[in-house]
Amino acid sequence: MERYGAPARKASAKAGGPARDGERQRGIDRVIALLDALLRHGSPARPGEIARMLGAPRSTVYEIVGRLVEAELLETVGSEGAVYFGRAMHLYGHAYGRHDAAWRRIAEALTRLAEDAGATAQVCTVRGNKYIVFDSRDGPGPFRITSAIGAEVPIPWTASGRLFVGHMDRDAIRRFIPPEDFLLPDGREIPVETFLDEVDEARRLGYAETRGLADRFTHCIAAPIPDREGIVRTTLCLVLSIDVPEERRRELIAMLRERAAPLSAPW
Amino acid sequence: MERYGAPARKASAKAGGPARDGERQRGIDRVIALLDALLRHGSPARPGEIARMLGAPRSTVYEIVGRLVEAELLETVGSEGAVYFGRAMHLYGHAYGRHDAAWRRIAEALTRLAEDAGATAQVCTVRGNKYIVFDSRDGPGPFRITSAIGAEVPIPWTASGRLFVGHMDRDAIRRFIPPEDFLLPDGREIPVETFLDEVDEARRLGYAETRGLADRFTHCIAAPIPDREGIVRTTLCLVLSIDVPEERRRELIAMLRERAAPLSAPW
DNA sequence: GACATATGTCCGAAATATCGGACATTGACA
DNA sequence: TGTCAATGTCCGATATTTCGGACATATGTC
Repeated sequence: MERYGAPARKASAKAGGPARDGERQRGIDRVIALLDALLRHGSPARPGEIARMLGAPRSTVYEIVGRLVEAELLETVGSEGAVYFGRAMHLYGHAYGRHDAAWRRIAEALTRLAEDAGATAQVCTVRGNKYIVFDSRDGPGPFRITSAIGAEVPIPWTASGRLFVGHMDRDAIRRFIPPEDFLLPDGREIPVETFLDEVDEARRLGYAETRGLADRFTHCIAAPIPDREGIVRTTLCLVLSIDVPEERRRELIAMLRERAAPLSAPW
Repeated sequence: MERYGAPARKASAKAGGPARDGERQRGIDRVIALLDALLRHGSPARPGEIARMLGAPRSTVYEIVGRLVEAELLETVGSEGAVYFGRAMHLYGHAYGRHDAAWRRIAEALTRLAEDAGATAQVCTVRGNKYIVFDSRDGPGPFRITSAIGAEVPIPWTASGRLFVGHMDRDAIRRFIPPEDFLLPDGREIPVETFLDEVDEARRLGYAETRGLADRFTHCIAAPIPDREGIVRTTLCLVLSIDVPEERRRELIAMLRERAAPLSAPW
């Protein structure tokens, strides 16, 4: 039995795709796109700016923003008319956290992992064709490597990314990841074939590692949390300083895999 | 200059009021009402149930729910078609937490307060004419008095409630709080005049206290965090076991007021 | 001072989303 | 087995909402 009628809107086939402009769009879709754009933007924006981001008419954006502010899904920030997420989002976010059973188990494991490993631990996930940090617990010590929760990062820049595409064949992966995402922030380029080999290796080993990739000072390790169908959409990660000795790293990899394994069990 | 055109929708004058049914409503308004209803409900609900809660046509609700699930603002829970808040809400909630400067200071103070007081500390706020816990840090020890974040509670049941209405005169308060809210969960009734006197006292003292009110075993103390206009919409609270000795309570009241005071400073 | 580029507001027209109602299923209960 | 109340889906009509464009102001640059 198929669930719900969401009648396959013509705009963007996959979630997150930019709305085609020039066409009249429904209010709900505008709201969804607006929230998404604000998250990508990562900081408050004014209605005019939002309109540009969405490719939407300003008049419409003003109308919708006003309504969302009234409902506290957004709130105005500063005196310049900029808006960002509002109080209601805090409550809805908490409600999600309390009731998603799978997520609750993962969140608990995350806290324990950060403590026991003495390092920053993160839960990562895919959104569209990008990687995002879904939640994070800072480790102790001076290495406070905090990537912003929700910020999108190209898949090839990350250890988790090597796990996310493990269920696709090489061609599918090539089609899935935009070519520009193989360009690292410092200008280096990851050869696509190298990346594909690393994906294979990660699948074989059951975990992934990257050294000094997205930035030069971190060593990341990631373990998969496959869903019911065996597809990896979520990972548990540790962000280590690059000078953590080999032996300690091996211990941590073992710990990470141990903690990740039971999280995928029944559901 | 007035901000934004939100043209004073005829439906509910104040936030949270139940939408008048029988009239065609805009999708955005349905979404807002739906999220609000889900939060009140406090657990997953099926589309039919939601339609009943909203007084909305089932066909509309199915359509909207489908779209929201697709956007991950909602997610299906279990195999019966029930839905609740989804992953995106977690991200939006986090984004709110990072960027609302006032809230960030309060959240930090909250964490420290819970640690230093060795008790459950909460930030409370008003939503419509009800009290809600906005965030909470559990104290150590066995007394894990966790009221659900976001759940609405009648104002007279709470210490914070006595601060929230401090800016209104007695008549306004009588009009603001629905009569049934003076009935406690165990059947006792708070005389309205008694409550009004306690509001006066709380305003005079600069804090509020309740003993064994909403439940028989807790002593709550609340300190105001007034906004720019001096209106108290937010409070910092401690939830104590009712047998905490008098002297310790006085210390904690002093601590609570000390921590709350600087949070209202500039904005 | 003139120019370019913002913001916030308002309006009428036209495309369309919401709605009511109908349908086939399913499950509970007696 | 028959009754009753659900669920999930589909459809056409019409009351609405989105949209484009225009306006008055504000800000910054040359």
